[in-house]
Amino acid sequence: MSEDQRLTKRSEDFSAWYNEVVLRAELADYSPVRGCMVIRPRGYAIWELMQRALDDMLKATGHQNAYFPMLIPESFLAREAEHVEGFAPQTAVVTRAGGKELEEPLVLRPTSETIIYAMFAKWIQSYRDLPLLINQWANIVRWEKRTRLFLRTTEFLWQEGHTAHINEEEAETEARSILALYRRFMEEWMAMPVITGLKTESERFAGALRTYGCEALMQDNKALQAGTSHNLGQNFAKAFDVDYQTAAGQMDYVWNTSWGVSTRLVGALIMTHGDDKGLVLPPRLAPVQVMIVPIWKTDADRVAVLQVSHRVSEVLRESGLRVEVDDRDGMKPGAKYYQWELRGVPVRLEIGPRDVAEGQAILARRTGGKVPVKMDEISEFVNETLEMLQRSLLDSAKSRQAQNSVRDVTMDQLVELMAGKGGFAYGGFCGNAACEQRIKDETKATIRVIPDPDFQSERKPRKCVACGEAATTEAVWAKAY
RNA sequence: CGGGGCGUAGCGCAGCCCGGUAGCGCGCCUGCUUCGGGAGCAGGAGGUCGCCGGUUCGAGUCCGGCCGCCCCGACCA
Repeated sequence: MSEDQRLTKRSEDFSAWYNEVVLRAELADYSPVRGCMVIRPRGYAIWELMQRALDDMLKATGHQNAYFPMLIPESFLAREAEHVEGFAPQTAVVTRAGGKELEEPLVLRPTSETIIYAMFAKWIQSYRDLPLLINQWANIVRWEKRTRLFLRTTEFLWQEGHTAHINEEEAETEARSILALYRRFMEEWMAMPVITGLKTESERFAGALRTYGCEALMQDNKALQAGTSHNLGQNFAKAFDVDYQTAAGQMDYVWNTSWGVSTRLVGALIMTHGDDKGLVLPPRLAPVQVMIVPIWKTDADRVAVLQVSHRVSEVLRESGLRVEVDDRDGMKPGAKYYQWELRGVPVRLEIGPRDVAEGQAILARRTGGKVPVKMDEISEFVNETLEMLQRSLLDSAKSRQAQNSVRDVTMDQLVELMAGKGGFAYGGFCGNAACEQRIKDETKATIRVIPDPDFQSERKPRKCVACGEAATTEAVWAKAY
């Protein structure tokens, strides 16, 4: 019976494990429409916590929220040549509405650059209107061929920031500082280390001058692009006539950036911290941080234990924590333990008659270990434990990433690595697209980023992994989601 | 879009080869006993066997077609 209830082990079949965690922890479910997903309350609560944290960070850096419509005239996409080429195959188009054919088809936004810059063109007249820093929380539709819960679905939720600046330097600073902001969010909130850097030409966003990315290494040693930030240059400004009068009285086009993270981050969280018992949530993003499980035999025990449990819950809530009491009848404590472990709750407090008598509770950490805690120290102790868990999740994810990163690889090593265990492979790159393609063909690995200084190897690789000519830069390869 | 797998109760599956009253485990409902790591007993509810057609006295089972989902590859946040 308990055999049935066990998850597939990560080592047996990582994909099966991932799907089981998502479904059984009730984060999401499949929808009647192929490729779409329903985000269930337990999953949506995680996204809401992510949203709140990111929204605060973006507002603190001067960005304002707005909302632009989901339906975009098809002709808008076409105005920026590279952009339309990149997105046309993925768009869903409304051709019929109100009982008749539309004069112009409407695209369900695959991203909002076109509609937003069309509006920017109306709103920006003078250099005094710049910079314009806009963010929106929205849904997006991209007709993906192969979908996976949270990681790639036909419709998903995200935030997309769109900014307009007076010159290239300002736009570049914006794109880079958002990348840094994402990194900070991923490390401090998700406890997920990433490497940041520049995307190569082949992975650049359609219509951008430069694309930057945050890449995280999942437990199956595949990389997941967790966030992107683009310096769009003046491409969209020119396509949509976003011009303004400079201080000197000349007309000039603005410089734009756009950047986003999506509900994919929920998938990243699962694949970064989850274990064979299920979901493991970092405390700062756990919808329930502490689950109190009362234990009783007799009715008298039951009354006393529940009373203490609710009082502890109140005390912890007053200290700012998200706490619940699992007072369900007819389910044994052990069964509750397994269930909340599957659902990723960081800390569990077990309170039984013996604990009530001794003025204590048993604290169980999701990552392992039980310890008795005196009632009069419980608030402080639980808070400290949660902070410790948050730190230790980041630490162990960091060391896993470090252990699965190889520096200064040769072509042979790269081939062997990607055929075997995978991971991040750092090596020299000549900058030639042909070399990038050849490596992709031979290893199925792609360049995830040209790493930022924080992530570069101490000894710079001298030669290109593929051709052996002088390297112009270091690159990080991995098989990617 | 190619390769593989699977569609039978909410979930996981058996039954199909060899046609003859649709089953098992978990879950669910009721009651009693339980409760410190996935409870026990008793009773009960729940199915157009993915869809359409064919063969047959009779199809979950045989034949033909279609659809859907999952996994692996080519394309992507």
